[in-house]
Amino acid sequence: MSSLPPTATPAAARTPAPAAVAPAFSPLYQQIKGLILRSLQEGEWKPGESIPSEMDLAGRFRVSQGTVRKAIDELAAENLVIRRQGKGTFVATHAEHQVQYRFLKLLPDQGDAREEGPAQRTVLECRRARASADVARALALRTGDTVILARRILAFAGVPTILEELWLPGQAFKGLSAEQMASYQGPTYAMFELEFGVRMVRADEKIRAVLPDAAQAQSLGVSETTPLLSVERLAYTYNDAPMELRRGLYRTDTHYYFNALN
Amino acid sequence: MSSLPPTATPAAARTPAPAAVAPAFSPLYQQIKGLILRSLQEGEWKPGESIPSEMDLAGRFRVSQGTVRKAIDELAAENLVIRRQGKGTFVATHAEHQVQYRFLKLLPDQGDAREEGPAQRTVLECRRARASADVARALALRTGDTVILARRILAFAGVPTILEELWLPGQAFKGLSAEQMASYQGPTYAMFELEFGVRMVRADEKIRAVLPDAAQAQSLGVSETTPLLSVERLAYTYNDAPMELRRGLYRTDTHYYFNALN
DNA sequence: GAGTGGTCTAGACCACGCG
DNA sequence: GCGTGGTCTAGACCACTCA
Repeated sequence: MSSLPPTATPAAARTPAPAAVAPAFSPLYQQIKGLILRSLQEGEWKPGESIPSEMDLAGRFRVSQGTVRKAIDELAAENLVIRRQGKGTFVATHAEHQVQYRFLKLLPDQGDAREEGPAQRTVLECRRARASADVARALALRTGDTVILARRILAFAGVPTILEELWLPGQAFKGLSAEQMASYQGPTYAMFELEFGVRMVRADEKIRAVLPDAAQAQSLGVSETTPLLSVERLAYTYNDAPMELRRGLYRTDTHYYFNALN
Repeated sequence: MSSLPPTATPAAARTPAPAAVAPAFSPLYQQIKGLILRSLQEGEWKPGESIPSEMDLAGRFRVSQGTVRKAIDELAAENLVIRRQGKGTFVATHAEHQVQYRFLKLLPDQGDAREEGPAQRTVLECRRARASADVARALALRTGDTVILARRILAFAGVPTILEELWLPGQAFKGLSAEQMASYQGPTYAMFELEFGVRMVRADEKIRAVLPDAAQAQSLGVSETTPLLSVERLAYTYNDAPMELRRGLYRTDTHYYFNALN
C-alpha cells in the first residue's frame, strides 16, 4: 500500500469504524478476498478463464503480493479458484476433467468411477411448477413462486441407480428444457454455468435410509422392500444463496456413498 | 537448539540428493512439517498439551518463523493441532469440548446436537476374537490375528439409535474391557488417547441402506422392515495406519446423516 | 527467456490471553 | 507488560510452463 491516490478501497478500510459491540477486525487479506470474490460473482472472469496474476492484483489493490497470495490461498481452499504453477490462477468450473462430479459421492463396489464412466441420463420430465412450502423454504423463495422441477434417472453400466428430482428457482433457470437436460454432455452443473451463469460452490446433504414407493421402485427396477439411500442436497452459489434442491434415491447394492472425515 | 553443532537435519537436507527418476522436490516447510509430525507421533507432546512456540521451533530447526508457520498451518488444516491466538498451538484431542464427536455425523431432526447431549451407551460385549479375512484386510492384519470386538448401543433421549460393532487391533488395545468402554465419560476416541495412546486422525466411511436382521431390529427396537443406514468406518492414526473398523446401523427416522460438500 | 505461482527470509507491527 | 499467534511487507530465489 503506498504512494498514489487511493482509488481502491483497502487503504481506507484499513481502520474499520469500530462497530458498537463487535469490533469485527478484518485483516487486509480478507478484504482483498472479498473484492476478488465480488469480481468472481459479477463475472469479471468467467469459469475456466484465468484471473490476473498475483502481481497484477497486488498492483490493482495496492497491497503486497503476499497479501493477495493469502487471499487467493483461501479461495483455492474453498475450490472457487484453481492454482496452476507456471500458468496462472483459474476460475474453477464443474466442467474440469479432473474433479468432475465433485458433489456425487456414490462409488461403485467394483472398479473405480473412471472406468465406469459417466452416467446415462434419462430425463423423465422437466417443467415449471409452484414451490411447495418446504421447497420454498429451502430455496429462500415464497410458497407458490415459480420453480423448475426436473426428474431423471441415472444409470451406470445400463443399471438404473439414481432416481432424482431437481428443484430450481424459476427466475434464474427460465427456459430450462428437458432437451437441454438430456443433450448436454458432462456434469449438469457445468451446463448450469454455461447456459445460466449459475455456479454451484458448495452443498449440504442430508442422508437417510428409506423404502421406495411403488412408482419409485419401478423406476429403479427394484422391489418395494429394497432399502435405498435418500439424499437431500441443497446446493449454493456465491454468498450462500441456495440455488438447487435435489432429492435423490440411490441404490446401494452395487454402489456405496463415500465420505472422508477429517 | 541454536548455536550448537547442527544435529537437526534441514540445513543439510536443504539440497536433497537428486533421486534417479523422481526429483521429488520437497519444500523446506514440508520437511519441517514431517519433523513436527514425527514428534507428535512419538508423543514428545501429549494430546491437549501445547507444542513449542513458532519462534522456539524456528530456532530448533534453524529456519525462519514463516517456514515453521507454514508447516503448522498445514498440520492445523489437518486437525492435528489447534492454534489459539495469544495462547499457543496445542496437540488436538478428541476430548476437546468444542469439536467433540468429530466423526459422528448423525444429527437430530429436532433441535441440535448440543441440547440433545451425549449418547447413553450400553455395551453389549467386549471380547478378544480372531480377525476374519475382511476385518484383517481392513486393519492391515493377518487373518486369525487377535482383535478386540466390542458391540454397543447408543441412545439419544432414551431412544436406541445406533447399534455398532468396533474391531480393534489386539496388539494396541490389549486389555480393553467392557467396563472401560462403559464407564468413560466423553468420546470413546478420547478414551483411546488416554488409555492406549492411540490417536485417530482421520477416517473414511462407506454408507449404504440396509434392512436389519431380527437380532439387530430387536436391539434397536424397530421392525425388520425399517430401513437403516449402514455406516462402515475405517479410522486411521498417524501415517495412515488403520486402527479401528467400525460397523454401525443408524436409525434415520429421528436423525439424519449430515455431510457438507465443498 | 519471460511470466506465473511457490518458497524462504527478516523484520515490523497487531490482536489476543493472562498474570 | 509480556509472550503467543496473526498480519503485512519487500525482496530474493526456485520450479514450472510455454513460446
